[in-house]
Amino acid sequence: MDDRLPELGDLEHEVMQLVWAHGPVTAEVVRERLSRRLKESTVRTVLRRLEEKGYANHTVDGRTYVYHAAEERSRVAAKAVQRIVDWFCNGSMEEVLVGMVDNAMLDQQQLRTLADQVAKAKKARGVKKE
Amino acid sequence: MDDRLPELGDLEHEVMQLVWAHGPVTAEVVRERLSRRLKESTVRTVLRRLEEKGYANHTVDGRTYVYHAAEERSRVAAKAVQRIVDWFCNGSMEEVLVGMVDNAMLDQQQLRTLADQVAKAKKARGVKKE
DNA sequence: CGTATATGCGACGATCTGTAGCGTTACAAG
DNA sequence: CTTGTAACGCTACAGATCGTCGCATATACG
Repeated sequence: MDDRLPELGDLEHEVMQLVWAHGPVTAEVVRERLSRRLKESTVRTVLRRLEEKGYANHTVDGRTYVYHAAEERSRVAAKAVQRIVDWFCNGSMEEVLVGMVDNAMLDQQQLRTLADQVAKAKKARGVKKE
Repeated sequence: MDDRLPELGDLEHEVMQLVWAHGPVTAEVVRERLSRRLKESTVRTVLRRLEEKGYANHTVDGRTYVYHAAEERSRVAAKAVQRIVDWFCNGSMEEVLVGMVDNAMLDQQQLRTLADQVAKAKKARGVKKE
């Protein structure tokens, strides 16, 4: 439950965004949607590495590989944030949030609103889970 | 005001932690406090790179370089988090926080408490700043 | 069974990082 | 002024990543 996902390069990141955005996808689909025009083999290599790194899974449909995100985007982001917090602030999420407010990335009003939304979201999903 | 700080390697990170923890420091001091026993030149190289990357500054005292953190730890952490949020969730801090709650890294109670502490912290420092 | 197509594997160059040797410079003592 | 020494920066080098492919291979399908 504590698997540290390796970091992603720019291209890897762009590909993952596509996987998250457009449900399960094939290498071909990813290739078409990419900003840069790359060779098929390049896209497949990236997809494979993404799978090795634990960001994606694949199922086989006929002779075609269909890639799925292994974890929700928000979950991955949360883990990344957790990592930052541990690394820099010894796990003190508070210190980080203070830094954000300090940096004008966030204000208390916003924070409070977030707390409410989160509470609501949790309740909404708490029904069918846990 | 929007300078993206490059990422840090493990050693670089450990050194920065020392710089943040023990005020301005010299290469020698850093060397002594490091977990691993490294050569002076190694430490100096790391310090120099840290400066190139914008994490530290140095002043000269006699013939000795004294390194200072260029930015507060919490500020750097905040920027790192911001980066994550932009990268993965298109800037939606909310989505990330939801992910954290989902991942049991944080609960609404904690979030609310944080909002209060942050508000208090801001007020406290708002007096002498801005 | 042969052709087309989707895959994996191996590779190459560029960059980043950890780690250090070495030449250089400035200052104090002889 | 010459020289030993401390503190520096520069250059290097090996290992790990990442972006990018070319190419050998496997496998439906006609």
